[in-house]
Formats: sequence, structure tokens, C-alpha cells
Amino acid sequence: MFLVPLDDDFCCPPFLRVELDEAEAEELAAVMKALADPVRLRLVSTVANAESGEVCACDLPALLGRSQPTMSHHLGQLVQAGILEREQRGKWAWFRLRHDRLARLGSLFVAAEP
Amino acid sequence: MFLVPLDDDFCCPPFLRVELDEAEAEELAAVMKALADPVRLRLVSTVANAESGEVCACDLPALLGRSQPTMSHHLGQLVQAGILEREQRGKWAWFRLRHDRLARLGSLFVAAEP
DNA sequence: GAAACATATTGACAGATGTCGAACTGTCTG
DNA sequence: CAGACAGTTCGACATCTGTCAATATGTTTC
Repeated sequence: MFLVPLDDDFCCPPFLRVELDEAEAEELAAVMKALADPVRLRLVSTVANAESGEVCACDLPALLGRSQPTMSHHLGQLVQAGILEREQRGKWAWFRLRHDRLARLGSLFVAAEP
Repeated sequence: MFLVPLDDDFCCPPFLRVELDEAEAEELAAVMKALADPVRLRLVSTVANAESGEVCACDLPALLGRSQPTMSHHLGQLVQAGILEREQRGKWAWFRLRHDRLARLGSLFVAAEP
């Protein structure tokens, strides 16, 4: 299956124009689930809006008001879901968006024009 | 929200180019949560692909292989999240997508220029 | 190597979630 | 009104989830 941006000349398509079978629904739900949490959404939003396009894990507990293990847990979820990628640089762990994966997901939410 | 065939010539769409505060994240997470379930995704996909744009609840248990109370539960979630709307017609309940809400959801995910 | 720091893993726990059968409510049709 | 049918609500249960303190692992610096 996959979720991809629309053609430019594509107007007013209905929502989710594909019949999902059980396996596809399961797969898509897993990604959505990873995003269906306020802390993780803010995490993604933080990374997406970072100047450099990446964020150091070290800043996150203070920024989002959760303990360090909790942040680590959420980061792990996002990496596993393919939403973030992780790079170790010295002592620090840096996180970036996986635009390739998000492009598909983002296209899920493209609004129908009237 | 669209699911379309793969297309090669796209690059790096923006994603969640908005800094979410705690309340916004909570609100968005609630909607995502409603979509983050395989049965509910298939439900939405079924409604979206219906000829008439709507689906009778009576068909859903057989179609998706869950008990009738379970379907009712999921439909309730989607209605409460503002993803579906419900109309009672005689004995039957019919469900439609709420394109207005879905469009708004889309605007958060795919926003500005790179 | 030891000490210090960044992050991950573990263990525990309260709360949420998906599921179904049973019972209830509402709507038609004789 | 009574019976049949469509859906919701309730109760119960197993499972999953977010959270944190404690501990472990890994990296750098002295």
C-alpha cells in the first residue's frame, strides 16, 4: 500500500480512497498509534520546527516536562514506528524526522478542497 | 485524507510545522487516537469508499468481523472524535465522513513551504 | 582506570482500551 | 398493543500504555 502526495491536478478526492484490508489497517494503525499521544506529538512538532532539523535528547525532559526515562520511552516508540531516526554523536543522541515515511502519512491528512 | 498510488517525483513535504502547546497536542492526540485502531481505520475507509458516501451500521459487523456491540463502540468513538457523523433513518443508523473536520486535521500536518 | 555524564532498560503500578454476552431502548409493522 | 428488529449501554475481563524511581549501559574526560 502506500501513502503518497497527491498529483497537482487532483481535486476534491474523498477521504482514504482505498479499501484497507486487515493487514494494511493494522500497519497503518501502528503508525497512527505512535502519533496518538500528546507528548509524542509535541516531540515530533519540536523536531519538525528545530532550526537544524534535529533535536538533542538531552533537552527534551526539561522542554516537555517528563522524566528522562519517559522521554526515552516515547523516543523509542517514534523511532520504532519509523517517524524519527536516531543518531548517536558522542554522549548525545540526536533525532530527526524521517521525511520519507512522513510524506506518506502526511498525505493521509491532505484536506479535500471544496 | 487520501491514500493514493505511489508517485516518484515528490520531495520532503513539511510535517507538523507548528509548535504544539500542551492543550493543542492533547486535542490533536484525541483525534489521532480515534484513528489509531485497525477496526476504526477500516470503518473510515469503508465509509469513504461507499458509493453514496454513507454506510448503514447494519452491514458493519458482518463486513469487519466484529460483534455488533463492538462495532457500536467504535462508531461511537469516531463520532465523538468528530470523524463521522451519524443519522438515524427509521430503524437504521447511517454514517458519513465529516469532511470539514478532516480538512482541519490535514492543515496541521501538511502546512507551509519548505 | 575512575569519575561523570547521557541515555536505555527494568520493575511496578494506575488507568485506559478492545472485546463480547446480556440486558436495555427505541423504531417499525402487523 | 405485541412482536420483531436495530442499536446502545452495562458488566466483566484481559491486555496495553504512560509514568517514574532505580538500575544498567555506554561515552567522554581526567
